[in-house]
Amino acid sequence: MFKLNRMTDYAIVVLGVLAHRQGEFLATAQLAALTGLNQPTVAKVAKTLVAADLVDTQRGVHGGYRLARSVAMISLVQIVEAMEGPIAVNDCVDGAQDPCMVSNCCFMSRNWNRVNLAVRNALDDVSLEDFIDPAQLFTPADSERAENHQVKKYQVRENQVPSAPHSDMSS
Amino acid sequence: MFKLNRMTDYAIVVLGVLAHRQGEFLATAQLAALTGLNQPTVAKVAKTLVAADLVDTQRGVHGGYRLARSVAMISLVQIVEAMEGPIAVNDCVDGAQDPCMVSNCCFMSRNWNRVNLAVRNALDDVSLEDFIDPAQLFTPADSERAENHQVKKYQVRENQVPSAPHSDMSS
DNA sequence: AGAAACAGGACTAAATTGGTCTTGATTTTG
DNA sequence: CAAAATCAAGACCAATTTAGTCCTGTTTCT
Repeated sequence: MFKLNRMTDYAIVVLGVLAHRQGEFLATAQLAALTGLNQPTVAKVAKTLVAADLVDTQRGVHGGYRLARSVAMISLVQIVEAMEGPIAVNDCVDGAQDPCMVSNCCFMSRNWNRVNLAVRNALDDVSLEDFIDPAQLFTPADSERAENHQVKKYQVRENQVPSAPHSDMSS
Repeated sequence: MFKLNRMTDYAIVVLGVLAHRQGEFLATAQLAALTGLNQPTVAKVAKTLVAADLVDTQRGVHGGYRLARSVAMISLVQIVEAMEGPIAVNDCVDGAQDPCMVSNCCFMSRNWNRVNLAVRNALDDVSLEDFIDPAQLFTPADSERAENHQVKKYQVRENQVPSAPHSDMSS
């Protein structure tokens, strides 16, 4: 255990696709097709990423989402904190959402902060760049081909919802 | 987020008390009194700690639990893995309980393993010794006094169960 | 034999997370 | 300007996970 949420995985997948089309605005429907995720789920993830300033958004007919900055400038800790809130291994740590108020917590909190910082640094050490497969970086000219052949490439895990419209994505 | 389970907190509290009485077997009822936790909860935690060889147990009338080794030899990662299973930030990591089988996961898994190892090392860097307040280390002679005055010292958080028999522990 | 304690696991309730949907705002296009 | 496409915000329900309790059996001591 000590596992990241599924939504965080989704976020990385979505950001990965956006990275491959850097500069373009991709609509949630496109992102859904490219990732194999359901559109409402993509929408939810994308909104969260906007709130954290990791992606830019544009409304209207040709709207969608694109990375707010280069892949090297987006670290894993930013993605995780965008999706799950501040890293806090427990409530005794500085920045915890519902801070611990118990007497001897302050004594322990030095250690918890130490642990927390180390965990945070570990996540900060990895960037989105590390997570995208260089073999899949397309030039804009490749975009159409990519749309036909790279579909579902970044599928993370099966969506067990029986009514899911894409049940053939297990490759 | 990215938080440890409550049970893990409890485990640290229980181990902390055991550390203060190193060598003695303490029954779950005693541990419950000393920690402010409910006895059944202590029992559950203790059983898990036994399974992980962090504590020794003895049945029968004067039975109970005691640390299996010195506080310096018990690291936080051992406690966490005892309570929550192997550290695995996601299913792409070696040792994950339900390993990821998706195509490009293997590409990403190098990075996930790197992150995972760093997190694990962070937890390995802290020992139980770091978590016990030296000011509260009692000699056996102090035990009785401790029992009277140090009750609930290690309470981690309020037990929101309305029927909980100890609702006055918020100091 | 009886009392005190742990062992193992089933079970329920609470909390969290995941996923969908609805209503409204914004932008482009005809 | 009207219509279509898209995102925004948040409510909502279902699924999963976690927490906490309890029961039945075994071990150990007196």
